[in-house]
Amino acid sequence: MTILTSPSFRPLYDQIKILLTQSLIAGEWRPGESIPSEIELAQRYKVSQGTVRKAIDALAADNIVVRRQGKGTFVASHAQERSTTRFLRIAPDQDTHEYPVSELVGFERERASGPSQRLLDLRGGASVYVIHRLLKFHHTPAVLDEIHLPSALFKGLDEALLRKHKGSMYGFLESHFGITMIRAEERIKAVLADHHSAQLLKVPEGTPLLCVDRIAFTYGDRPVEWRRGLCVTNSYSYVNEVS
Amino acid sequence: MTILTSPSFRPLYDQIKILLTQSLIAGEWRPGESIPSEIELAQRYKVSQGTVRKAIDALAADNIVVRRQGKGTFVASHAQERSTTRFLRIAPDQDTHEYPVSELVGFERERASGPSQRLLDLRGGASVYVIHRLLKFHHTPAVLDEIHLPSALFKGLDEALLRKHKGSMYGFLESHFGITMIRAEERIKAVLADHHSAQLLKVPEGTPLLCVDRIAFTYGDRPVEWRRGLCVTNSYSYVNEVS
DNA sequence: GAGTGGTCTAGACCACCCC
DNA sequence: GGGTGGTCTAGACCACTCT
Repeated sequence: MTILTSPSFRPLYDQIKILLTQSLIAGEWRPGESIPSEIELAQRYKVSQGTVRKAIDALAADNIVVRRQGKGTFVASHAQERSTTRFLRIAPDQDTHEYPVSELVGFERERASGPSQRLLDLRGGASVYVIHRLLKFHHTPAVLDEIHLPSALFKGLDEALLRKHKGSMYGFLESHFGITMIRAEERIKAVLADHHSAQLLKVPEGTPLLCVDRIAFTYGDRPVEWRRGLCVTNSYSYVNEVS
Repeated sequence: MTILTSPSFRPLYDQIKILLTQSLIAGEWRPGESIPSEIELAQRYKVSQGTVRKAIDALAADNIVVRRQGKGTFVASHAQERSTTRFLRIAPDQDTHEYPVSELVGFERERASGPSQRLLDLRGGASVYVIHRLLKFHHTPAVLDEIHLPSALFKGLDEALLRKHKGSMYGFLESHFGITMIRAEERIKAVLADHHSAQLLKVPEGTPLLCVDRIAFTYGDRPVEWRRGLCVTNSYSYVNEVS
């Protein structure tokens, strides 16, 4: 393995990070499985262990991979990961060690409209699945979700399958369709509850709600989900750390 | 420098990170200044350059310090840092390369009330300065801020001083009072504009607004500011990246 | 004990900045 | 040319996990 020379210098560990990412995209190692040891990878790519280490460190910083001392390095998984809360930034104000439970309230297949077509990078005429979902903390509605998924990527998704599944949506999408969410971009606005959402969320019409728009990405920064969540915030908040 | 032995093992680079942080708290190097080179620090602490490097990497990841190849490592500063936007997550929906401008609309000194006392970790009877401020993009109001600062830490702060200053609040606090904000925790809710805020933000009463509560921390995770911002979100959004 | 990731070292060399 | 951070290497040893 030789290093590119300047201009446009690219460090070795960065090139190896890219190679590892390509292997992940190709499905060489599935979520939850371990990747080869640092020593093996060093031999494979003909670099030192330290260089492989730095590449893996970068993947671990991106939450694409998880290191466990004494055991190995594992492909991050939504399935076994107990952290259902990894992408969920809504939390109860009083910490009631309560797990959120979600309930299916609607499922359709439709042609991608303006925003979903644009945000999911779809060509005209493409179809998307739309999932409507109610998230509850301790039987109290908190978030009304509208989840848009390109049907080309999630072939065979249907209502029965969704109802059967317990646990997090991303865990479900990962295990059934082999698509893992890596990161997401969110834009938040304040809106008023309309008649329909007020009824489902069990709040008066006109209640102020958070409107959280999310685009979620897989390996290689491919957008694969667009989601809009309406959140009641009398006893929940969107929490964030900024630095 | 010897390493602690297990149990409760603490790596050398971590201990050095703590020592460096203590020097920052003590003011050995001020914001904007460079810290000693890696080689110098390695000699001072009697460790290898690689170990110092790892400690500095950790500080850089926390945005406490900024590395500049060929020049040195510098204490992060709000003053010269052009990124006024580092802690501001509100952005216009259409990218109008427009810089936000803030306008002072009120200044008082009062006894710390329930939330400010609790959130700022103050003892009963402590006093706080309260700054009311209007943030505008292109002359249009976007955010109404209410900033609470413990007066013990910001002695001599007054209205004239505030009016005189141009630029970011944190830059001002850093240069005048030697207090640098490192990170912040935010909790966001949706609320309705009351009469007073509606007037200042030039929106109808009852308009849905984001209510962003922020606690900001200096070195050593000391809370030193509590802020509540009310944000109009018809053409702005709170943007966030989650992973 | 064997295998994994984690720490620490010492040294060579490269890219970048400024004089 | 000299100083700074950045990359890469090779090797020793430590902490953790499983068998």
